[in-house]
Amino acid sequence: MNLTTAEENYLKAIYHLSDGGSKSVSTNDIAGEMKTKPASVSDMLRKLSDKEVIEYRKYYGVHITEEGKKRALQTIRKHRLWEVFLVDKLNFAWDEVHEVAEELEHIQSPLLIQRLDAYLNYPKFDPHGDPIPDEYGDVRARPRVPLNEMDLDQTGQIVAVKDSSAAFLRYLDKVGAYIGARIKVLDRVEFDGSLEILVDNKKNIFMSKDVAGNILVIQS
Amino acid sequence: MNLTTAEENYLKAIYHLSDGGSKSVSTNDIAGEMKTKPASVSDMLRKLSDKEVIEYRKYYGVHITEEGKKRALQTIRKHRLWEVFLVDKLNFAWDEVHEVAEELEHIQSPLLIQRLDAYLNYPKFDPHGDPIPDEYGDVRARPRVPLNEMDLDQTGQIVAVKDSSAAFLRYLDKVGAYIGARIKVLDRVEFDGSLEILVDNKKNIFMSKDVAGNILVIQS
DNA sequence: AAATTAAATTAGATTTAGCTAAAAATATAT
DNA sequence: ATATATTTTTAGCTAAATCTAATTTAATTT
Repeated sequence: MNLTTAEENYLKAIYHLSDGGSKSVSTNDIAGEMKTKPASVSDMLRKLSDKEVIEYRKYYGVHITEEGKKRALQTIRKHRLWEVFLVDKLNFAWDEVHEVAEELEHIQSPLLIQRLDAYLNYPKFDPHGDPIPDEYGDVRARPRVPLNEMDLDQTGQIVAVKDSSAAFLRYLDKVGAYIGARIKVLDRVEFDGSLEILVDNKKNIFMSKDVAGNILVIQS
Repeated sequence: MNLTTAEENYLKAIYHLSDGGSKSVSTNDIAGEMKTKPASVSDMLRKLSDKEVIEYRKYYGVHITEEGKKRALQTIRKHRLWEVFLVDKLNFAWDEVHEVAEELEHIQSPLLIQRLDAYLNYPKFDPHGDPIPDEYGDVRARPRVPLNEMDLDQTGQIVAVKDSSAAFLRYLDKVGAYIGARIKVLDRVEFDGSLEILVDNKKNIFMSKDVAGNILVIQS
């Protein structure tokens, strides 16, 4: 059974909102994510349910099925491979690629994706640091390293913190080192191990080795 | 005014059927080309006429407007650039690319096409030897050279013959050197200037310098 | 437990792109 | 010039994907 472009987009949204299929997702949340109205979502859920990519109990939200997960991961794979292409080959900035990849991901040609993958040298992560599922939908989660263990000039993305006390989070927020921020290690002071970090390609911040040790990063 | 994917495809068909806008085109011919029914074509012609990309007098066929020509050429440009990408970068065979390019040509991103063009080194012809219009829709027709003037290992496509006598055409037909055939110069005998030619990547043929001089080729 | 609020669904329209069948206009042939 | 054939258009229907407005179901509050 084939999915239309709209169905593919809904399925991807459901996959993301459900954290890869673990949670159940509400109609309203999907409407928010898809920038559409709940009424439209209800219609679409019936269709997706007919095609057996979700399990749908009216008024009780949806669960993605194994088949649905596989389909969603294929779409995500295509999206992320195209993002790598746009950044690595066509010199797009990493924050310019999403919209175009959103269109490219719906091109139907398994051969194209296979060849593109090879051409890009089988990348495992997209320009945002998100993992690229393989042909079979397997995803290898990227190892997380404490920020203070990164090499000089290494780039990465903040994905989590070890110490989640309010004080620490408040500090991070203040300096702009939010979860999801793109960072680069600009300098390391040998004396105390403190770091100079570039955040989102625009803001330089300094932090102690201690602080950096509590920030988890995926490298890219 | 933006065109939908379907409208873009109809406009391209009209452009081709009208020989680049010089002839008027009938509803039936469009239906044939688009593999759809004349009734559907009538509907679409009304839409294209509303958007002022064609001039439409009921029962008397259509003419493409200047604006329509520009739009069609942009779509053709995108199609052919993607074909070059697929062949040059992803190692598709030149006869495998059409369907995929048919989808890729509808991706909406001027920046993407600009970057792709640069990445491919501003190609002037697609893998079938057809010219790629520039950003402004200008097309430079490819120069035709007699086959005997081609260099060793050069590839190209047969586009015309100088001598169109029945005997000559019968000979060409017999050896498989039809108009449109892809050829490659494999060897040249210094003694008499005769050539060994690979046709459509599968058949080796030999021909005298005289014969080759009567075959016009575009190089690729 | 009843009333209120929030969330989700249904009913009924709209738009796009297709279809079939019938009607109308144009072209051709006797 | 009338009849026939061909081409084209219109009318009316379907399916996908949206919308608004109304209704129904579930959750929350008092």
